Amino acid sequence: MNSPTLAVITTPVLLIVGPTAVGKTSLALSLASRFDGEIINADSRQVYRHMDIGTAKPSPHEQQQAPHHLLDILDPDQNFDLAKFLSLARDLISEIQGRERLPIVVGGTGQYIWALLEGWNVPEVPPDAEFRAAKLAEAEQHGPEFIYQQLQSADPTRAAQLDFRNLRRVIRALEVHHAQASQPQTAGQTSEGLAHSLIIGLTMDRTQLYQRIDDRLDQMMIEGLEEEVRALTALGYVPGEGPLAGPGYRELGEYLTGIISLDEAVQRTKFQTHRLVRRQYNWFKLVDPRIKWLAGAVPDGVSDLEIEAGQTVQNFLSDRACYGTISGDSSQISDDMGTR
RNA sequence: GGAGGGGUGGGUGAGUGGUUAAAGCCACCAGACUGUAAAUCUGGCGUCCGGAAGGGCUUCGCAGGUUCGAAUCCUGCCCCCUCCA
Repeated sequence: MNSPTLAVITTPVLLIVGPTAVGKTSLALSLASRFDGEIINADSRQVYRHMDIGTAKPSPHEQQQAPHHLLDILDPDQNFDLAKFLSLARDLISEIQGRERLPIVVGGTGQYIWALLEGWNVPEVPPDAEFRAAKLAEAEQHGPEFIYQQLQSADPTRAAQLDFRNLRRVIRALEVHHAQASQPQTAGQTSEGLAHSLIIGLTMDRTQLYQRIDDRLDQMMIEGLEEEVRALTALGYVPGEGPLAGPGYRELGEYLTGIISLDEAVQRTKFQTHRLVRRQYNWFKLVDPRIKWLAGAVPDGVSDLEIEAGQTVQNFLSDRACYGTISGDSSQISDDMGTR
């Protein structure tokens, strides 16, 4: 199936993280072409078709510069979540490594990134729409405390981790408990994470970033964001629901139904995107030693990047990639190799 | 020139004698997060001291006044808006 001398013992994965609009896409493209990489999207909204402008999805032209994955895989009324991301991304990483190419995970969805990296073991309880609707109705009747109390008696450990007002989380915890009453939901990290990875974080002065966001939205409007939302509506998707609850889609939807003016919609979208940035920095902390932060705009077409004093991406990759030099236990990886 | 309306914290906007450092919303800052995560939720947000409880100081156009007490009442001044000339 595979020759032992070609077995990949350790292969690196590159991750590019950071807030929206810092320039992750263009850095990813440079690195992909420099290091023979394939890009895996880790953005919860770019997975959707018909949502191109508003999600700042890489353009067709950009997508031609390197293989891209997890883009345009679903329609906006289909559900995408952490579990799906993990299973797809994990498979893709293996495949790409199998081709002896470099997987480059790029995205601003912190939960996805860390789950992948740390090997989170999410409870295998799929969403249950009926259950959720029922609990939501209960909460409306009796208030959030009522639901929270149910969780307190069902799974006190989990309850202690949640704010009683965060209905969505409380209901999910109950849902999990409901489905697997025998074993309470507990955080686990038993799956394999990414052992040999380099996380590059892109950051920028906050004020400057907000300015970039505002400018980029103005540009999106010129490029036809309003039309994009209209088209989505025409296809039967509802702004404000599902992935269309994100910045731009929700606000423009309110504009199209006459609730707010266009100017208002644009301004609100800018502000909402600023908020998004703040939340993203909660996942990607500047003090996190795992992330190699690069400040400011990274020039296009870099041939190599200095990650920290004396270390470059090139060094990192050659240090970690040990093709066929060690003959240890590589059974798991060999399986993946077989798929190529 | 005349008749009205109005000036409140970064913005908007409540508040018409004490329980008001002044609601709510926005902006901004910080945080939580293990199957919706660009979502959901929480805290902070005049200023100084304090770990905190709490305390001090300065705020509601400006200047005076009434009152035990004023963003709130009175007087004058400045500015803005609408309408009539």
